[in-house]
Amino acid sequence: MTDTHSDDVRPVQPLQPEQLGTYFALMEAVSLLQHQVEQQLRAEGDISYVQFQLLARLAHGPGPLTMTDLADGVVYSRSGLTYQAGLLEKAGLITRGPAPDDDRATLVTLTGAGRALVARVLPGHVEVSRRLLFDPLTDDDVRHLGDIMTRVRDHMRARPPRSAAPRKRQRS
Amino acid sequence: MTDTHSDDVRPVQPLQPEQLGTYFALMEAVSLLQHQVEQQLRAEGDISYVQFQLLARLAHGPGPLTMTDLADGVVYSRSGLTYQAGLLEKAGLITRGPAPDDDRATLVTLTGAGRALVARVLPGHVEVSRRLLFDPLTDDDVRHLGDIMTRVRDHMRARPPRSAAPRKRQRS
DNA sequence: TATTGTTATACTCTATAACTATA
DNA sequence: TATAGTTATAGAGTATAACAATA
Repeated sequence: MTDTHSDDVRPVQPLQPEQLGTYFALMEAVSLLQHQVEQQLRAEGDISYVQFQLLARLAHGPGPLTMTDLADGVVYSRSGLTYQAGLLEKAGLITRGPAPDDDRATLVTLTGAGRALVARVLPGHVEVSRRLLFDPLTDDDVRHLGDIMTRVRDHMRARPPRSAAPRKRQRS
Repeated sequence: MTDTHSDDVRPVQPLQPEQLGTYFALMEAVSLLQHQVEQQLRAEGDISYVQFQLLARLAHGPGPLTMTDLADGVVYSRSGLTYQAGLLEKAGLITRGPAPDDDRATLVTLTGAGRALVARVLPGHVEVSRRLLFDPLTDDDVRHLGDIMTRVRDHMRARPPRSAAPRKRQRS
């Protein structure tokens, strides 16, 4: 009954207790952090964390994004993004327009108000994360944590093909 | 001894770019992980992650918990917990009964079915976290991550008085 | 045929406030 | 008065499927 997986170099090791503890600590800490962050964003900008992510992604990048590119990793269904984009557009934070090179696509552009909102909310956002996340950490901790989570994120993003893509039955 | 740094003696430092990158990498990685984990729990046990947390907390501990203790850090409003407990009880996974030492409290007990469900779902859960979170990490990474997140979690849990306690601010 | 995006709809979940009962 | 829990209800958010238009 030894289920030795051959697709992995490691020995069987179903996950050491230490790993399970690490996993739960990670999930709980981030859950608490998320909750506080949501409070701050709602209080100071009247937006959700998802909406902040979408705006921040637009503010950080060089220009407009298509709906699909914008959704990537933030919203996990097409309709979910359309819903959020509708709210943001109604609030005057983004605009949606046609894409020159692909008539199917919609280009999402950050408005001045949208950019201003990000700028207005970011300091408090940063302050919350500093107080709750970084305060108990040394500089070395932060470096290591950044390195670890970047690797994990890239690892996860590499696995599924596309976030908003529906599961399609296609024989390769 | 939770704070390695002195209280607020730091210079202003609005948060270095490296910290901001670390923060976003953390949030995005955990968001992706959460989504995959929810899929697994829904598929194999037809429960949400919140419900899994409540069951796991009961399964891990030595006995029944009061509603408030059960909610701590998982659900952030009393009614939210009552709602989830109602679902779990209706599904036969927990029972609710009176508490001997405090007639206001409700003791939540895991049923056999509840314990069995946790046992049935845990392997797949562990497998997902192993594949998505631990695969790209070395043993040293895991150790450091566990240490970091434990410290962060304890730091955050120390701040608010009680999770399910409503914010009572007496305004005249 | 596949992909991009929207709409309609049903559903889950959360939070606020009012309420009861006990400490 | 404060705390533990429930209820009612409203609102936000998500996912599925059907749809139209374009590649």
